[in-house]
Amino acid sequence: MSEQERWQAAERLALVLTEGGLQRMAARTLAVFLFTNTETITMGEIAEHLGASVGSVSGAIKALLTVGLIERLPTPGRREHYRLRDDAWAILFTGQNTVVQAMLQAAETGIAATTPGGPAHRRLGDMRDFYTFLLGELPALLQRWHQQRAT
Amino acid sequence: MSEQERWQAAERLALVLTEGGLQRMAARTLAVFLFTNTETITMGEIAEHLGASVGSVSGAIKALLTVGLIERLPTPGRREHYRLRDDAWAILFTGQNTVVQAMLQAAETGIAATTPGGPAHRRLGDMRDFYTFLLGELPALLQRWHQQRAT
DNA sequence: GCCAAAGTTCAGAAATTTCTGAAGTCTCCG
DNA sequence: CGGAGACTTCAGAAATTTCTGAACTTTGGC
Repeated sequence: MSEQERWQAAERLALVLTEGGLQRMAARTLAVFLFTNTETITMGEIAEHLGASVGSVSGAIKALLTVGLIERLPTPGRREHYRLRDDAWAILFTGQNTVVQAMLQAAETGIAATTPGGPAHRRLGDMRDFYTFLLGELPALLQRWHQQRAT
Repeated sequence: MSEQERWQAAERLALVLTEGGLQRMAARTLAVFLFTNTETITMGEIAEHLGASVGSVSGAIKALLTVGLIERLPTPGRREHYRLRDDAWAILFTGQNTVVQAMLQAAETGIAATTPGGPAHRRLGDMRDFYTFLLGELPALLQRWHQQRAT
């Protein structure tokens, strides 16, 4: 349980997050939020920790704020403090919703641009059916999560 | 419903797929599979259609085969024929499973590398809980899809 | 108000990903 | 077998993404 091990684990997590679609710096920053043993953290601390420029960390923080994974705290002292939001993981997953919607939209555009009865039309119909189903299920799934969590 | 419109819609879909994590060429290739008005298609046709080299199409096909989105058909004539798999969308979604597993694994590694009672340990515990929940729900969700589809 | 610390932005450098073209391999037909 | 067409692979070019460093802006204390 050495320091070294801990930050190795953090970097490994960052890698997984990157594959999951986050930008590299945002992923590494998020990992710092997870693994740092204080309640809140400042930008300078993150930059020092990652050995990165404050510029890139600023960008990463902005991205994470936009997605809603972290929040800026009512600033106590001089510098801004940030922390991971409680429901960060649910939020990250919810982001999938917009991807699903985009897929559904794309399928419908395709259906409209395709002659009925042809193979393309049928395939796009299948696609629409699946994403319509998914779009219906995801909210219920998150609701089940919140329910379970409340206990 | 002109040809032009149709392929515009295809390229737009490719863009969405790219944002969803597919490589650019694989995404464009998949779009061709969706929008082409024949049951099967050959590599040369795809390359010509996309105005891309057969080399890149070969790579894209390989990737799509690996993920399981398309299949090589028992070759009728000389060239290989491919087609989109019936359950392509479910397969694409199932791929999320491995991402979820990787996240869960990363969380558990982090928990092991972190001192119990500290904020980091707690945060990683939350993360593990969420992804454990998700990993439990996804199979059931897909099962519901297959059930609904059977009707 | 003025200063200093903290944060933001952005142009260009660096790193990474992606694509092509050409050489190599495989397969099937004659 | 030999040849031709189809496919694969891979080194290097092209395009894109990502990061840095420095100039600029904002904020809060004095």
